[in-house]
Amino acid sequence: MQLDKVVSYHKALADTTRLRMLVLLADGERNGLELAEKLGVTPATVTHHAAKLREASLINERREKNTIYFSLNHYFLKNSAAATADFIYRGANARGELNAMDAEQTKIRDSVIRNFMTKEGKLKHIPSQLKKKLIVLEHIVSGLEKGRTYTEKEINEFIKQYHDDFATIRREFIMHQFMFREQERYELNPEELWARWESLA
Amino acid sequence: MQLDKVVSYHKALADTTRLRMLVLLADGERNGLELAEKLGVTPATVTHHAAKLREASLINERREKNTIYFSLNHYFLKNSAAATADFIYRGANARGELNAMDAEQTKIRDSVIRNFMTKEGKLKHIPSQLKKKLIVLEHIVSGLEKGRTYTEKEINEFIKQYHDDFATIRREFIMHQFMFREQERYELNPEELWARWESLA
DNA sequence: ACAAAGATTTAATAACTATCTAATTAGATG
DNA sequence: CATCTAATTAGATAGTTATTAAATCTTTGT
Repeated sequence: MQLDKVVSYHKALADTTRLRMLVLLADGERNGLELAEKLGVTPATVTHHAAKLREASLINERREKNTIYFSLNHYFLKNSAAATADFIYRGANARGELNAMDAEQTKIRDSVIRNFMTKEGKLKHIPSQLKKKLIVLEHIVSGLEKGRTYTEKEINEFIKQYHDDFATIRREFIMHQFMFREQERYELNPEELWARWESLA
Repeated sequence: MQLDKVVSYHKALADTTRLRMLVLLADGERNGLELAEKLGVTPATVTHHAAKLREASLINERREKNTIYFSLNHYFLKNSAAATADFIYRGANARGELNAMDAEQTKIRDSVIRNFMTKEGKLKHIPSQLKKKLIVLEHIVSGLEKGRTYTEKEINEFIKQYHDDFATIRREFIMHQFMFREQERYELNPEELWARWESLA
């Protein structure tokens, strides 16, 4: 994780209105007008804050007709915090150690792929350990085109190349921020948003 | 933890210069001029940032002659993060659940004291589990007077009422923010700074 | 296809914050 | 006490951010 990411994560949480917003969302999804009313601010203010929270990947959005529903991104909420301490303490180490870590991660990654994928490139089964699951999901999702939108049917077909349980995997793609859905179409998220095992303890 | 605390914690970390400052301190303690030089800012700027970090209890300060040495407060750095998630998720719950938790905590606290203290009020031994250690330390430190300063000798004598290893316990008092040392004298910190097991996972 | 209603976004402004220079305080030392 | 060193305060400025009023975009009824 680089400096800017850490800063924008903390900036996102460094505001009373935004924190109250997250508390409200902990109850379940809400749209902009509802939030504005409960928070005692104008809808425009909610848009502004939503943008900040989105940049830090702390919320998800779902469009239905002309209203946008916000919800918590539990994954980032839990994991970004630990990343800060990592950043501060690891920052003190020499470059060499970081590179050694990168090498180590590549090794782990390769071994996970080798273990969970057949020679023909099929997924044997979905790993249950989060770390391994993320590696496999990233591997699969890399087969999709950046910037292009897909119908649900297309996505299902694509996933079936790897595994029959396309519903589960499609859901995991969304949950871990590899893709997002908008107006019934699916699209890859920018890579910086992808949930990566490197950021886990 | 209340809203303001959470906000000021994140505000403290929501700035590039302050984060770089913490990274430098991860290497060991530094005074203001050193920090200014390494960061490429004026001493005045360092003072400004130190104030923000101090408010969030992320650093400690020690005066020697006329120079002030800053160091990391490892405890808060590690534990404040988890508190944020707690705040967001717990905030959504009803009051009742919080009170139930308070009751539960009191029960645990009493049982720990009963287990580690003799009938005569001596400490059998220092708990190794952080949670339990904090409970015991808070129990002991409560015997000191707020606002009064103590010499090291006085502190040692006081601790010996409970346990022979006064050196270790004195160090723990500082480490967990129950007390601070200034010009060879010891004094209680305000209670809000005390490291408390309730804030642990 | 058009107007009204509903929901969100843009543009302007007011409040805040990081940074610097200059002046001041506090402690140590000859 | 004069001087040196380190840190803080005050005042000024530039850049950033929270908030709102007005404009834009979406859906729906006619």
